[in-house]
Amino acid sequence: MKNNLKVARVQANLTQQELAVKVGITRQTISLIEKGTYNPTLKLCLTICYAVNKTLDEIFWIDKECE
Amino acid sequence: MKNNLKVARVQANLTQQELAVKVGITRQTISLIEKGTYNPTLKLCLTICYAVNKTLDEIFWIDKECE
DNA sequence: GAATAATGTAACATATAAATTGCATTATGG
DNA sequence: CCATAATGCAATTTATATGTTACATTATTC
Repeated sequence: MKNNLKVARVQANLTQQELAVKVGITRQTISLIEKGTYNPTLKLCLTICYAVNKTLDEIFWIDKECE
Repeated sequence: MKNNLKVARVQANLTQQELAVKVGITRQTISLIEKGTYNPTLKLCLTICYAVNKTLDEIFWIDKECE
Protein backbone atom coordinates (compact mmCIF):
# COMPACT_ATOMS: atom_id res chain seq x y z
CA MET A 1 0.00 0.00 0.00
CA LYS A 2 2.58 2.58 -1.01
CA ASN A 3 1.51 6.17 -1.58
CA ASN A 4 2.81 9.65 -2.21
CA LEU A 5 1.49 11.27 0.91
CA LYS A 6 4.82 12.14 2.44
CA VAL A 7 5.96 13.99 -0.66
CA ALA A 8 2.64 15.77 -1.01
CA ARG A 9 2.63 16.77 2.64
CA VAL A 10 6.13 18.20 2.45
CA GLN A 11 5.19 20.04 -0.74
CA ALA A 12 2.24 21.50 1.14
CA ASN A 13 4.69 22.59 3.81
CA LEU A 14 2.99 20.73 6.61
CA THR A 15 4.35 18.59 9.42
CA GLN A 16 2.60 15.34 10.28
CA GLN A 17 1.23 17.10 13.33
CA GLU A 18 -0.12 20.03 11.33
CA LEU A 19 -1.69 17.81 8.73
CA ALA A 20 -3.22 15.66 11.44
CA VAL A 21 -4.82 18.67 13.08
CA LYS A 22 -6.04 20.00 9.75
CA VAL A 23 -7.59 16.65 8.92
CA GLY A 24 -8.90 15.96 12.40
CA ILE A 25 -6.99 12.80 13.20
CA THR A 26 -3.90 11.94 15.19
CA ARG A 27 -0.31 12.26 14.07
CA GLN A 28 0.18 8.52 14.51
CA THR A 29 -2.40 7.77 11.88
CA ILE A 30 -0.67 10.08 9.40
CA SER A 31 2.61 8.37 10.20
CA LEU A 32 1.20 4.91 9.61
CA ILE A 33 -0.41 5.92 6.35
CA GLU A 34 2.82 7.46 5.07
CA LYS A 35 4.72 4.39 6.09
CA GLY A 36 2.23 2.34 4.08
CA THR A 37 1.51 -0.15 6.81
CA TYR A 38 -2.14 0.43 6.53
CA ASN A 39 -5.22 0.99 4.72
CA PRO A 40 -7.08 4.24 5.40
CA THR A 41 -10.75 4.71 4.71
CA LEU A 42 -11.91 6.54 1.63
CA LYS A 43 -13.30 9.44 3.60
CA LEU A 44 -9.96 9.95 5.29
CA CYS A 45 -8.14 9.75 1.96
CA LEU A 46 -10.42 12.42 0.53
CA THR A 47 -9.97 14.69 3.53
CA ILE A 48 -6.22 14.32 3.30
CA CYS A 49 -6.30 15.08 -0.42
CA TYR A 50 -8.19 18.31 0.17
CA ALA A 51 -5.73 19.27 2.90
CA VAL A 52 -2.69 18.88 0.67
CA ASN A 53 -4.36 20.04 -2.56
CA LYS A 54 -4.04 16.80 -4.45
CA THR A 55 -6.46 14.28 -5.91
CA LEU A 56 -6.85 10.65 -4.94
CA ASP A 57 -5.07 9.51 -8.07
CA GLU A 58 -2.12 11.79 -7.40
CA ILE A 59 -1.55 10.47 -3.90
CA PHE A 60 -3.04 7.01 -3.61
CA TRP A 61 -3.09 5.55 -7.08
CA ILE A 62 -0.07 3.35 -7.32
CA ASP A 63 0.07 0.21 -9.41
CA LYS A 64 -1.59 -3.17 -9.29
CA GLU A 65 0.34 -4.57 -6.37
CA CYS A 66 -1.50 -2.59 -3.72
CA GLU A 67 0.10 -4.66 -1.00
CA MET B 1 -20.10 9.79 0.35
CA LYS B 2 -21.62 9.59 -3.10
CA ASN B 3 -19.73 7.79 -5.85
CA ASN B 4 -20.02 6.57 -9.42
CA LEU B 5 -19.57 2.90 -8.74
CA LYS B 6 -23.00 1.79 -9.88
CA VAL B 7 -22.59 3.44 -13.28
CA ALA B 8 -19.07 2.10 -13.68
CA ARG B 9 -20.14 -1.40 -12.72
CA VAL B 10 -23.00 -1.41 -15.21
CA GLN B 11 -20.65 -0.07 -17.87
CA ALA B 12 -18.31 -2.94 -17.08
CA ASN B 13 -21.28 -5.23 -17.54
CA LEU B 14 -21.08 -6.76 -14.09
CA THR B 15 -23.73 -7.56 -11.51
CA GLN B 16 -23.09 -6.75 -7.87
CA GLN B 17 -22.54 -10.44 -7.32
CA GLU B 18 -20.03 -10.75 -10.16
CA LEU B 19 -18.12 -7.69 -9.07
CA ALA B 20 -18.09 -8.94 -5.50
CA VAL B 21 -16.60 -12.25 -6.56
CA LYS B 22 -14.07 -10.55 -8.79
CA VAL B 23 -13.02 -8.29 -5.95
CA GLY B 24 -13.19 -10.94 -3.29
CA ILE B 25 -15.83 -9.44 -1.03
CA THR B 26 -19.53 -9.96 -0.48
CA ARG B 27 -22.35 -8.59 -2.54
CA GLN B 28 -23.67 -6.72 0.48
CA THR B 29 -20.54 -4.65 0.73
CA ILE B 30 -20.82 -3.66 -2.93
CA SER B 31 -24.43 -2.72 -2.35
CA LEU B 32 -23.63 -0.56 0.64
CA ILE B 33 -20.80 1.19 -1.18
CA GLU B 34 -23.01 1.94 -4.18
CA LYS B 35 -25.71 3.21 -1.90
CA GLY B 36 -23.14 5.55 -0.35
CA THR B 37 -23.89 4.64 3.23
CA TYR B 38 -20.37 3.75 3.93
CA ASN B 39 -16.82 4.33 3.75
CA PRO B 40 -14.74 1.62 2.11
CA THR B 41 -11.04 1.20 2.72
CA LEU B 42 -8.53 2.44 0.18
CA LYS B 43 -7.40 -1.04 -0.71
CA LEU B 44 -10.93 -2.05 -1.50
CA CYS B 45 -11.46 1.10 -3.57
CA LEU B 46 -8.35 0.33 -5.57
CA THR B 47 -9.35 -3.28 -6.12
CA ILE B 48 -12.78 -2.19 -7.29
CA CYS B 49 -11.26 0.36 -9.64
CA TYR B 50 -9.09 -2.27 -11.27
CA ALA B 51 -12.10 -4.55 -11.61
CA VAL B 52 -14.17 -1.97 -13.46
CA ASN B 53 -11.28 -0.33 -15.32
CA LYS B 54 -11.53 3.07 -13.73
CA THR B 55 -9.31 5.21 -11.54
CA LEU B 56 -10.01 6.40 -8.03
CA ASP B 57 -10.76 9.90 -9.24
CA GLU B 58 -13.25 8.65 -11.80
CA ILE B 59 -15.26 6.69 -9.28
CA PHE B 60 -14.70 8.11 -5.84
CA TRP B 61 -13.74 11.72 -6.31
CA ILE B 62 -16.87 13.73 -5.81
CA ASP B 63 -16.90 17.18 -4.23
CA LYS B 64 -16.03 18.65 -0.89
CA GLU B 65 -19.08 17.42 1.02
CA CYS B 66 -17.87 13.85 1.35
CA GLU B 67 -20.71 13.07 3.72
C1' DG C 1 26.59 19.24 21.93
C1' DA C 2 22.39 20.38 24.42
C1' DA C 3 17.46 21.68 23.73
C1' DT C 4 13.66 21.13 21.06
C1' DA C 5 10.91 19.78 17.06
C1' DA C 6 9.63 16.09 14.08
C1' DT C 7 9.00 11.47 13.48
C1' DG C 8 8.81 6.19 14.39
C1' DT C 9 6.62 2.86 16.85
C1' DA C 10 4.32 -0.05 20.54
C1' DA C 11 0.24 -1.51 23.70
C1' DC C 12 -4.22 -1.16 24.57
C1' DA C 13 -9.15 0.73 23.86
C1' DT C 14 -12.87 2.03 20.79
C1' DA C 15 -15.34 2.71 16.50
C1' DT C 16 -16.52 0.93 12.35
C1' DA C 17 -15.60 -1.65 7.81
C1' DA C 18 -16.63 -6.02 6.13
C1' DA C 19 -18.42 -10.91 6.60
C1' DT C 20 -22.24 -13.78 7.33
C1' DT C 21 -26.89 -15.15 7.22
C1' DG C 22 -31.29 -14.39 6.05
C1' DC C 23 -35.42 -12.47 4.11
C1' DA C 24 -38.01 -9.01 1.28
C1' DT C 25 -38.57 -6.56 -2.97
C1' DT C 26 -37.87 -5.50 -7.65
C1' DA C 27 -36.50 -6.67 -12.43
C1' DT C 28 -36.36 -9.96 -16.18
C1' DG C 29 -37.43 -13.93 -19.03
C1' DG C 30 -40.07 -18.23 -19.86
C1' DC D 1 -48.40 -15.14 -14.43
C1' DC D 2 -44.56 -17.71 -12.54
C1' DA D 3 -39.62 -18.73 -11.81
C1' DT D 4 -35.43 -16.90 -11.15
C1' DA D 5 -31.93 -13.34 -11.07
C1' DA D 6 -30.61 -9.02 -9.13
C1' DT D 7 -30.87 -5.98 -5.54
C1' DG D 8 -32.13 -3.77 -0.84
C1' DC D 9 -31.67 -4.16 3.79
C1' DA D 10 -31.44 -5.79 8.88
C1' DA D 11 -29.03 -8.28 12.89
C1' DT D 12 -25.08 -10.21 14.54
C1' DT D 13 -20.09 -11.25 14.42
C1' DT D 14 -15.23 -10.44 13.27
C1' DA D 15 -11.33 -7.88 11.63
C1' DT D 16 -9.10 -3.74 11.56
C1' DA D 17 -8.77 1.50 11.21
C1' DT D 18 -8.17 5.02 14.40
C1' DG D 19 -7.59 7.14 19.11
C1' DT D 20 -4.88 7.46 23.22
C1' DT D 21 -0.83 7.39 25.81
C1' DA D 22 3.78 6.90 26.01
C1' DC D 23 8.59 6.51 24.91
C1' DA D 24 12.50 6.23 21.58
C1' DT D 25 15.07 8.03 17.70
C1' DT D 26 16.28 11.31 14.36
C1' DA D 27 16.59 16.13 12.54
C1' DT D 28 17.26 20.94 13.46
C1' DT D 29 18.69 25.05 15.70
C1' DC D 30 20.95 27.72 19.19
